[in-house]
Amino acid sequence: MASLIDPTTAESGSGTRAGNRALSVMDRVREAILGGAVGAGERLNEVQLSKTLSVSRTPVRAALQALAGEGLLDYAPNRGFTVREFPLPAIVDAYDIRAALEGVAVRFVAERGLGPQEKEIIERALAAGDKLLERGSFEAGDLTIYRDINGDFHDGLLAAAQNRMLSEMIRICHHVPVSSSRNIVVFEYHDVRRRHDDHHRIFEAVVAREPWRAEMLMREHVASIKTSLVGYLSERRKDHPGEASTVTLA
Amino acid sequence: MASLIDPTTAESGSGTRAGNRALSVMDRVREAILGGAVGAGERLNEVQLSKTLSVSRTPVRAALQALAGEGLLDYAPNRGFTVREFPLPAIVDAYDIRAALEGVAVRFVAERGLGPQEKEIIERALAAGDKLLERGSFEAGDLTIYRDINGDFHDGLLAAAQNRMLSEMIRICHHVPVSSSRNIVVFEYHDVRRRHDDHHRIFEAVVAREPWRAEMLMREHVASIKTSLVGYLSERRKDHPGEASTVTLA
DNA sequence: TTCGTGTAAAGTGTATACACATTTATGAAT
DNA sequence: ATTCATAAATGTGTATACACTTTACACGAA
Repeated sequence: MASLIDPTTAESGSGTRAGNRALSVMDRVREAILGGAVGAGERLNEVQLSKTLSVSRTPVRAALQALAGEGLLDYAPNRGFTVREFPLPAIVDAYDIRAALEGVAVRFVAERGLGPQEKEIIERALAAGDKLLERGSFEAGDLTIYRDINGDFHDGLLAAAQNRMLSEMIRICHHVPVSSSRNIVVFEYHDVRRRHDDHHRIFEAVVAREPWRAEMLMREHVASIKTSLVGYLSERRKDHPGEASTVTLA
Repeated sequence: MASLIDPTTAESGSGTRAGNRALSVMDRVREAILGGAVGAGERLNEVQLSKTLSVSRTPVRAALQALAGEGLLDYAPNRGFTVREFPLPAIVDAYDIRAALEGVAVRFVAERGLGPQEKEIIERALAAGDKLLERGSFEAGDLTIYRDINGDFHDGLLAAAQNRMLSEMIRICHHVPVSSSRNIVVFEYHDVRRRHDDHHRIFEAVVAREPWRAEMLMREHVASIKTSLVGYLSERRKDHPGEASTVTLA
């Protein structure tokens, strides 16, 4: 792991989160893990980390414990923290779990109804997607833009569910290290079009107060990512047999 | 909160978990929270806790942070830890969430198949239930026995799913403070009979490798607890309007 | 009385020293 | 050479001191 993050970025006096070095350490270490800088199974040395980040062991330990709570690290007494391993099957399963959870979330929203400003946020995301897609094809960077729109839609719905447990569990699903390095989906325009259409239908079902239809649509919507993923992976494996599986996200 | 736990039980030298006071502190505090000894929203004072438990603040902080990771505590920078509030709607929702998660778990098992000794554990739980129920009625304590059998069945299936994320999320659902104090279900013999019958069907679906049927049955099985719960609560509210809602578990 | 300000008290955040466990290295006996 | 015991070194666990933030309280002005 060596440098984790170059200490020059440390800006000694002012951590990113004021008044709490532990939290900023947490962000940096998480970043390092999700970015693949530390590698699964690797052990995190407290003194080394504290030297690298120019803080004492205390906030480092706090950060590591918090990250263990997020499920990113494992802890063993008298042996410290290690980066949790996420074998490919577990990563794939995480999509099924997220599908189930987001399904429950939209069901809740459809059951309880959507507040006016919650509704507006989601409608804005839908409109933004409509606008982006109306051109009929994608240019460079459009996919990244849609990624944000997609996030807004899902986050908006999740916020509307007003359930902390659900939010946190789904957040954990999102934090699964999607393979070793950072990578953007390879979705065609067609795929995004379909996914955006899903969004519209889900929203309609919610507004129409059809809880189970909304849940079913959302489940299928999220689970389909898994399908694309395994398809992409098995294809890629044929082409480049030995290559480490670099993976998509959505 | 006053005493949390009487310090006489502290047995200074040997914590319950050897070599790690933080873990034993964690257990005690969790126990205190789940047992209702500390009350929702209440703030946990680190120095007071450390004095009560005869340890320094360091392991106390570690324990609190870990419990925050479990979702039992809230943390605010420079303001410490408070017992998380679980309003009744959140408790009820937790059953829906657990239903969805356990549904996914059995689907996984049904998809992947059940190992021989996993199968035996579950069959043993089923047989134990059969034996307990064959008498045709319940005596005192039988319900508690069935509670364990029920736990074995669900735990066995969950273990067979071999998915850590699922296990931890379901564990969190179980750790929701079921109202303020500890309490046992008021299930009739008839209800337990039905629930045990559900178990048999779920097991059959798993063995027959029918993933979606298994999932559906499990979802309904767990969600029905919620239904009983709200029914029980609304009835009890009629009888004893002012009373604090003491709640069931399963 | 009410509001605002300043100061004291209480409580959390961090650094550091040391105790203890684990791991690795060393060396002697087989 | 291999194996086991033992000791050094590496690393985590805990206690404690102090810095900083928040909170509570008292005092004075409007």
